[in-house]
Amino acid sequence: MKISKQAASLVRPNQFKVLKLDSGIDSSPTSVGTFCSNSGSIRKLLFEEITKLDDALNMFDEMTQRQPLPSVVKFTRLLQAVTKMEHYSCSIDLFKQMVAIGVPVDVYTTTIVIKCFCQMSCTNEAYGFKRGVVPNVITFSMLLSGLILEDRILEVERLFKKLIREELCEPDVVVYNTMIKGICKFGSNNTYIGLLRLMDERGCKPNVFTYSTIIDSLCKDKMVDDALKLFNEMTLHKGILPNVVTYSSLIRGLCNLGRWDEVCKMLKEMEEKRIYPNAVTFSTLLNGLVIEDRIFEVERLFKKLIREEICEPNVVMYSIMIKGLCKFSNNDAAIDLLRLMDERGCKPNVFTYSTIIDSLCKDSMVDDALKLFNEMILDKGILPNVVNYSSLISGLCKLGCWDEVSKMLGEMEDEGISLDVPIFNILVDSFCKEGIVEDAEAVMNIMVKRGNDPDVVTYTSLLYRYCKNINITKAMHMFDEITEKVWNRM
DNA sequence: CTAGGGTTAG
Repeated sequence: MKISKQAASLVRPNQFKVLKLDSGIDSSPTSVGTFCSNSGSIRKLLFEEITKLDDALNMFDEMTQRQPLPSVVKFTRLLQAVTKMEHYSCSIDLFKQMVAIGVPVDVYTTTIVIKCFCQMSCTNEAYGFKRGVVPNVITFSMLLSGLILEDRILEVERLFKKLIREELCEPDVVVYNTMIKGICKFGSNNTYIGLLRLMDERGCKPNVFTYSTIIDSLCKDKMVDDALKLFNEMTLHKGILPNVVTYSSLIRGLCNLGRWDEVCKMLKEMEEKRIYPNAVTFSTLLNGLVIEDRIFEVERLFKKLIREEICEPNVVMYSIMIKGLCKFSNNDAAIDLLRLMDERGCKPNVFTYSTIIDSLCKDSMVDDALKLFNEMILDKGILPNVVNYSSLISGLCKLGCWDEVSKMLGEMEDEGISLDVPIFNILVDSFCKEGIVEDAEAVMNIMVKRGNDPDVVTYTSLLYRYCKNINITKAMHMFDEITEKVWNRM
């Protein structure tokens, strides 16, 4: 199947001009907010739920006109509301207006704005935003989690050490928990022990969040037995009561390993302790069943949740159900469910769409995938990310639509979506399969240059190709390179 | 009385 030019043109940024509306924004729930016609960037295309955000903005306007001005507390509440709606750049804007009209912003207000910058992966800008207020432990915890979000682990460590060394603030349990989360994200799985010790030395008691964070991380790395050990330490020795989060993490770890007997044991334990499973617990269970291809049980549980009104499915649950349907190549049913969730008032998100888009691409239905991709961006106002593009590019590569692939890559650049290791790997692998080894090697060189270290997937694609080409010299050379790398890590 | 900590996709 050759992708039609028409479908490809649908994703070109200049197509968005079609959507430019008259300046009057109507009352429909999704309207185009701002639109910058000369840049043509998706990021400028802010679709938003006008109703709620508009309410907040109107209230803000009204507040700014009052004489005397309302207290900073009232403004802060509003700022927090907008932030909770995840309109981060909007919050920043409001903050700037507050400063301009002379609202005496304080550490509370500033911390919210710093959070906004951090959430937008602009931690650097957050840094310079202290504006004369003295940052406190909460401000620093926000900065730390911002750095963690951006994978800047070295700076996380540096800042944390600085806090203690220069006595900028005494880390509290939340800061330690944040640090543990960061260390678990990058370090080997035992590095958390050092932080637990430090907490102990400095007289900060770990709480249920501390243990849940570690347990969660261990479960993610399939080290469920270690997690269970820690669970015992927490409950039996430290006397910390587990909560639904702790149990959900353990259940997830056990589900992923197919240890269903123990899952049932956990559920029974929860019942005894009157800790009620919530939406996260149920989505964990559904996901576990989907992983094991137990599609009928998935359906049964899902229907039971709705019928007995145990839990109204949320976007994560629907997304998991859709994943289940896609796994069985039932793309049509998946799309039906996508429509149904929307009707039931549950908005699909980028995960939901990317599941179906990926499945369509894997089934070589890239045209349909592109249609959905456009629906996601244009109708739903959801910003695409690197995962969406990787599915589409992978599908296009498989079909040999190289022009469309480069078009997509250009589009990503326009949108400021940077390539990551998995998408580089798709390109390397595709070039290898196509027999254009030079291009594959060129991509790998770019990876190295950009600091996206080639991984086992990258090397496997190339090694396989070298062997197939009977290019033993190159294969051996690469093998040496890998060996050296492994030694350096140890 | 206003700021910080768990689930889903390549």
